[in-house]
Amino acid sequence: MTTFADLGVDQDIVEALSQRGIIDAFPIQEQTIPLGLPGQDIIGQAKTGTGKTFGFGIPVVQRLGANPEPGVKALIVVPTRELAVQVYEDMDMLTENRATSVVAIYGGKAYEGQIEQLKAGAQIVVGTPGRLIDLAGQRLLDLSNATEVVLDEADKMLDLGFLPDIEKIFQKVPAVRHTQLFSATMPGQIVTLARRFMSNPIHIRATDPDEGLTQANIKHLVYRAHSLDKDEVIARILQAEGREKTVIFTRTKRAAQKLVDELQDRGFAAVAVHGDMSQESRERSMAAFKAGKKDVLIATDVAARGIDVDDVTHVINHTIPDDEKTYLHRAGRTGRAGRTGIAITFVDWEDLHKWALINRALEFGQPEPIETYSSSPHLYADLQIPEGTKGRIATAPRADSAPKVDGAGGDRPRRRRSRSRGSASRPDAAAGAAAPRPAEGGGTHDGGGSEHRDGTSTPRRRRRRRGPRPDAAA
DNA sequence: AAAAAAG
Repeated sequence: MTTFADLGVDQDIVEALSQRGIIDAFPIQEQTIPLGLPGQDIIGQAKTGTGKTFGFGIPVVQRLGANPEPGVKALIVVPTRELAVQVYEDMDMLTENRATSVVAIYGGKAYEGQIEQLKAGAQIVVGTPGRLIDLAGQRLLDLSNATEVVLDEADKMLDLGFLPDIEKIFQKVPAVRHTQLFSATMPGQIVTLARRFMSNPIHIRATDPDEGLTQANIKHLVYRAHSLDKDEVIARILQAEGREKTVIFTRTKRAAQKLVDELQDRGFAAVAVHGDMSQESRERSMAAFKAGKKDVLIATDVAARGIDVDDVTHVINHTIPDDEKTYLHRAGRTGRAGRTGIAITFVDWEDLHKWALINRALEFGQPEPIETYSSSPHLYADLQIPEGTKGRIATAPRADSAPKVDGAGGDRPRRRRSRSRGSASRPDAAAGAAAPRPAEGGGTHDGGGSEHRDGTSTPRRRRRRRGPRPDAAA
């Protein structure tokens, strides 16, 4: 096991990390840090939740020196505001024992604080394209000395929607610079395009080529949603034992809002994040979810990438994502840092072709792992039992550590104060739903242990969880 | 087509 100290990381950074129990480097970090430190341009690719942020962040901090002059020397560009906040926090942590300061520059927020921090001499900027260009245009942000440049979620940043902004930004930074691009997904044509902004980049893939594209510790379940009351089924899944936090993705902002209202009415501690909300509300939702004050987050694809929340045990695709990349990123909100997780996808009738495409791209194996459900509540209750393979399980080809969520139960009432908003609210609906409880549970949390050699997952075989948290860097 | 990203 390689430690950060072994990789040549400065002592003060090692201390900031170790204070949080972070000692050993993940594979992507092990591979990119020794290259990034001397200034090698890198395209870094590693699966979701395997530590890419430190992979580029540590070299950025260290290369600025322990006592950098005031003024922007490093720029990290990300696709969403929430990710800007998160990466800002990571960078802030890495620099806590040195004079370097970090600022987050993104929209939906007052200019003043951001401008102040820039004027105070912040050296590292983490931001989203719009506000960065805005401030740069006003000469309030000087990028002419930003010799460290990172595109996080790089394939997204180089995608059509963002590319013009990214080109503008690259025009503002020095031609001679250190450039790092990171993402879990890096289509070949994006890699080709990326080379335009880099010099002799090395493409690092911290992935075993025949390991499959999906994370081995995420289990994938797919259900045909045709004639299914999705809200009802989701409500039941949310009562599964062993569930900690859940992220539910919808295709549209409106659908997200509708679902969060519905789930709140049913008594769940749910919050939403989508682009129709004020930035303040978005951040409030994220903070409550991260802190565990709320355990259900309903989101559009704004939260599909990068967002790192501990203890997300379930991801639910209320509507199927558009493509396999989005599928991978959404599912990757669970199963982070070696933990296990479950990704459940509902496929609407009109989206069957999308599923077929995703299924093929991700090499899930079973061609059409979809089964129709009747409206029997009992079947709904079984839905969250992975080993039941009720709805066929699509597993990555070599995924041999099929995780399981324990407990089949569907009857655990929410112990939430149901805030009756509006007289029509049904505060007890969740508890009332009390599905017949198919089996014992015995669930503690933290999906750990019990590896499971497979392809289809054995029905039967109810195991209790326990066992050590899978070694993070495994 | 939707979502994101400036206001």
